[in-house]
Amino acid sequence: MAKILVVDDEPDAVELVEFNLKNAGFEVVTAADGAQALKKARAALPDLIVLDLMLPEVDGLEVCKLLRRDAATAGIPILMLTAKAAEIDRVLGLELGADDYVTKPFSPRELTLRIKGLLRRRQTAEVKTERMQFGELVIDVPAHRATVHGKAVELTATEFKLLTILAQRRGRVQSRDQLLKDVWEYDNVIDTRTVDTHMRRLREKLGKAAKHLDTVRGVGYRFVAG
Amino acid sequence: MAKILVVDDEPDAVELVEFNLKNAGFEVVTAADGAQALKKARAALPDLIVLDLMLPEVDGLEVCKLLRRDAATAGIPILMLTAKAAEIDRVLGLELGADDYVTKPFSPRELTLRIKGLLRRRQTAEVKTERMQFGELVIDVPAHRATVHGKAVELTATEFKLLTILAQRRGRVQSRDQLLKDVWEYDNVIDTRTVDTHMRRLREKLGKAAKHLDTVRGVGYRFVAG
DNA sequence: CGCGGTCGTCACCTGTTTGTAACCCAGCCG
DNA sequence: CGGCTGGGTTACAAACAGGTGACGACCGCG
Repeated sequence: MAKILVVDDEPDAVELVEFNLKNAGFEVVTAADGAQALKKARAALPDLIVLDLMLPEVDGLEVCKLLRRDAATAGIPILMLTAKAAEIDRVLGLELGADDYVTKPFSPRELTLRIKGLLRRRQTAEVKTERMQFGELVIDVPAHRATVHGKAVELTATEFKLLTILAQRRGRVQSRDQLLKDVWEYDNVIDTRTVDTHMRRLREKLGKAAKHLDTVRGVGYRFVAG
Repeated sequence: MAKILVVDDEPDAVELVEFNLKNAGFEVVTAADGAQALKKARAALPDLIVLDLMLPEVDGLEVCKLLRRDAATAGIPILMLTAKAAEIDRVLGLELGADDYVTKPFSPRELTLRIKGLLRRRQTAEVKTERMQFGELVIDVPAHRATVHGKAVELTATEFKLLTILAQRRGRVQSRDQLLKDVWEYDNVIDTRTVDTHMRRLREKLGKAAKHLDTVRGVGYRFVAG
């Protein structure tokens, strides 16, 4: 199930949200201030972040901006919590890259629904693609074939799976652990350079199209569409 | 190109969808309410219907049901538009026969992708499979006969079935498990080299025409038309 | 019962794939 | 500037997957 980072400075609020989300089957990570939020977001790479607008020291808007600026977290959807009903804050939040917002006080049910909606939007957007095209690079999943400029690229089964998963989650960084879990179906992983080696082989075979494969230092890899 | 019927009571929404679909190369017919939708669906026999869930008088679900009941329109794929994410469950749960859904607000790109996906699925599903020709190779299913350059190739029942299924799903890789299920009608399979052996025999008998049979290492086999 | 044909399974072999280790370089820190 | 961390690069042995040849079981038939 999805992992969600909840950021709020009031312990009561955190507890309420956490309780409800866990009840709804989500895995929950929490943070009490901006600095912690950034750190945990980077470390845990959650599927979604619930972010209170009013935070001590670094406020929610700032956190939002920073999350968006960091390559590792730029793609994670953010749901803003705000106590003020003022339109301005909402607009600002959305402009800064928040994907949705809920005003306090909120019903737990509504929050859960919003979160599910955000996750579903993302999921259906990524999973339903059988054939993906990014400029010169085409990935045809059912045919199990990748082409660059119309010319077939001979990929091994593992390379193809790695490329497909990265492309399906384009824009979001995938940690090595995540990739080992999803591509290799390893459960408990220690440390390995396996992913790196395969990325290299993939890049080699893709040639110029390897520009879609970004390394995010200290975190993992990311597929960029542009 | 495909003809699409767009049903929505809001002129703005219709216009937006119409514009984008025409841009994508589709022919577009529109209807503003349920009664009109039924009439136009019967008259124009579109390849796909985009149907808003919220319609005045007869609502989308009702239209959906009626379209399914009428033999003339029963087979047309329907893509539901819904404003509320919460209603998705209702649409799918009631099994009214909608084939896919998109929640408002949607990105035009997403809608177009979904439509293309539905049309492709349908197309591959209803490919005429009675007689197939790929260059020198002809597969005549009712006659249970395959010829290369007009000369009959003596295939056994299993070989013929294997060839037919691969050819019907040309372009898509079929795993060994899949083939065992569909050709051999095995339910639970452990490990077997049966498929490999039969592929070998098939290739032997087909001679030069065996070039259509691709091995995808680590995955399965694929029939290529070209 | 013997025969020819079909079919599933094995064992063997070969080229490919893959995980890992070792080494090296680049960016980041003080 | 110099050490350190993390990833790129190279190399290699082991594992693997699929092609191939062979064999025995089975079945229908004369």
